[in-house]
Amino acid sequence: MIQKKMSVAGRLWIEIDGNNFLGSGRIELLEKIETLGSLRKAAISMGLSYRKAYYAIRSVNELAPSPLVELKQGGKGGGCAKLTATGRKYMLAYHEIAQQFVIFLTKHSKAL
Amino acid sequence: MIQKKMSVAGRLWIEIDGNNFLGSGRIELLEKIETLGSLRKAAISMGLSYRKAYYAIRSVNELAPSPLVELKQGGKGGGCAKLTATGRKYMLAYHEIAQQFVIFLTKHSKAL
DNA sequence: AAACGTTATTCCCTTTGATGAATAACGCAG
DNA sequence: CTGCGTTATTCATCAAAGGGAATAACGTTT
Repeated sequence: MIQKKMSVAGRLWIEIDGNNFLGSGRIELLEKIETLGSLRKAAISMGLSYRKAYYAIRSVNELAPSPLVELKQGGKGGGCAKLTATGRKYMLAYHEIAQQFVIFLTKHSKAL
Repeated sequence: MIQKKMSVAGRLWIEIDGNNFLGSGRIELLEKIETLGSLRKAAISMGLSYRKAYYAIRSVNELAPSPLVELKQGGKGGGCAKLTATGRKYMLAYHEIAQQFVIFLTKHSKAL
């Protein structure tokens, strides 16, 4: 095979005041939190260390005008993590853009 | 200022067989090479170490079906670096896509 | 043959990021 | 009031990336 496979690739994220706010990894984390109801379980399910996941969520919550994830410690089950309405809103917004981005990349890959 | 400035940002590159081939940094390096005619000067002008620049060009040349940069050692001036026709071709192709990407990002930033 | 400035390559050190372990804090259930 | 599983935080360690320095190789020019 002489002809090599060439394609256009990229990464996409949302910034707030120039700081990284939401990329694909953090979005996936939000999804897992919604499904599992626990930050620890969400992290493990992604092969992520709890600490990294925790700092990610902390950063997200601090950057945003209002928190995307509500964390509770203690209580039934030891604690829990839940998406807020804001969190679901940004998740949808990101998905929308990401979908357009895939189309963009595919289109320009074919034109190479 | 309560309202924070939110925007969509991203990075774009061309892959060959899944390997990083050309991103914005390498493209800038190609431009400097065309302008300066020297890999060392190009690297320095970007605040890049010569070694990193050299490995980048080496990787680019090895991945591509034919070299993008022609390096010559010895001779008048000690040596030189020149873009090939293939190099100019890919530089233009990348610029085209990058320009569309800027439009894409701007459009979706406004929609946030 | 000597000089010159670049390409080509190796070595070591620093720095940065990531990781795992360990532990405290918390609040409901029983 | 004890147990439980989670959130919250600190610490030491390890791997990977990056940079500077040093040096060889090269071929034209003088």
